[in-house]
Amino acid sequence: MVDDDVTETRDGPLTARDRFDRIHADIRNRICLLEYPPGEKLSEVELAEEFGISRTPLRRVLARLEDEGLVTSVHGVGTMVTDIEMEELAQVYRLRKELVLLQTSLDVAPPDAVYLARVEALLARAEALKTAPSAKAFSTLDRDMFLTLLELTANTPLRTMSKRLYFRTARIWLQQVTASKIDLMQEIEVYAREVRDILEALKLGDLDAVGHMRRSHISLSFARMIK
Amino acid sequence: MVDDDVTETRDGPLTARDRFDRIHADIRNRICLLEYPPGEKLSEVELAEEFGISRTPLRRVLARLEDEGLVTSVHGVGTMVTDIEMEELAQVYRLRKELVLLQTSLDVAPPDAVYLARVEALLARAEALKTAPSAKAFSTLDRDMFLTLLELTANTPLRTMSKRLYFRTARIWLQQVTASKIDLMQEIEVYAREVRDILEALKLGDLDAVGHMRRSHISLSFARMIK
DNA sequence: ACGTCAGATGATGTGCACAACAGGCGGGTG
DNA sequence: CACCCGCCTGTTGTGCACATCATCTGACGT
Repeated sequence: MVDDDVTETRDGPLTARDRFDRIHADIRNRICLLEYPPGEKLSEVELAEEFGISRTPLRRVLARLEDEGLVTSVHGVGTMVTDIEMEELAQVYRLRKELVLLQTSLDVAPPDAVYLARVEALLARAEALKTAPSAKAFSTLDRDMFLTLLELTANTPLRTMSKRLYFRTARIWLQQVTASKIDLMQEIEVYAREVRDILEALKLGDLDAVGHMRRSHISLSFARMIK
Repeated sequence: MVDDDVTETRDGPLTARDRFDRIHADIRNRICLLEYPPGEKLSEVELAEEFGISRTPLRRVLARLEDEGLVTSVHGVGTMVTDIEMEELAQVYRLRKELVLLQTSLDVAPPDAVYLARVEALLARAEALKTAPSAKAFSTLDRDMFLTLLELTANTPLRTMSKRLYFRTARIWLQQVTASKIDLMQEIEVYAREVRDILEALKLGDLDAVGHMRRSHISLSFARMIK
């Protein structure tokens, strides 16, 4: 599991910002893993009780999720998990196709042995999925893979924006799988092959190849999804 | 003046979201125009009084500004306008250089006569600056030019991210000018020439040329800034 | 039977008082 | 004189009560 952008447990007591980031990532993961499917109504009081805080700080989390396009709040109605229009989904994918090239060409930090070992571990998880297929485990793996590859660039703004775009549409693929519109086993096969190819290119230091492989994978993945 | 992302005055009464966007854009402009220079302490109570609201909704605005990297809030200390590290500034510019190419190649909407007339008006403002140089007016013109050219792409996520990046660093250039590290007249001359070239390319329908001209302008502008 | 409207209900948005925290000031002490 | 500790002040963070809004319900009138 990749630590994401949540600050790890530090020595001192948890500050307000730590709680905020933790709860934000938590709810975001629930949305991306479809525990809160599109249209689900999120109750501020219930979530506040669950996290042991008041509505005030929780509303700040929901406000950020709204900025990120994951929920929408309507006065007097409620806070609902957003659905994604077909056109916007296509726009996000077209943009992500371009950004992955930048992730391996802009301010790149060459991978070291430790990094390669981490990617090998991810490959092992991909291989393991073949014998024990699980849509959620696949989704989690894809997220970790994405965050790991994002470390290749040292460009902070590029990292931030790529993350936002990724989490904006990550749940759609999972939704299509659960609706049986995508063959899970086939996707896992393709994915494992892609991870293997990426690892190979990383070992050779050919980051440009990594970018173009990811680009084509995103393109094909999108094509299979809307099929 | 370009309307920006603030919803215009609609028929009904102002909703909460309208107030929020209005105040957000207002404070953001003050920061970008250096009315609140880096390091300035923003008082929540004072701002709340000025806008005639309570601290609660104002804090939501400040939270968003903090997400966008324009301010930082520290518990018990205050909310200060951020300064920009040299390294981060360079990262933003490197990324923006790539994004401007996408703005004229991804989901582009060909400009019509009305659009061309608006760019002509912008060119007129640039020419007018030659006889009445003003750093703030120049800064405002650059913002309007940026937002106008951003309309060339219909890709909403690309628009959103480009905006965030632009407003993240827009004040730095103005800061360098007021510190007399940049020659204002020379910048205005260069800028007017660039707008003229862009307008020419737009009339010819050569959007690719527009992108590359903007890219080189950003590159040169950054080089002059850090000189 | 059907349309209408007042009231109930539950949600988000707002205002306000207090808690938590950091920094500055000043007196006490070795 | 230097250092330390406690108080004071100003700021952000939190909890809570209320305002505002949209939706549903059901009684009423036609």
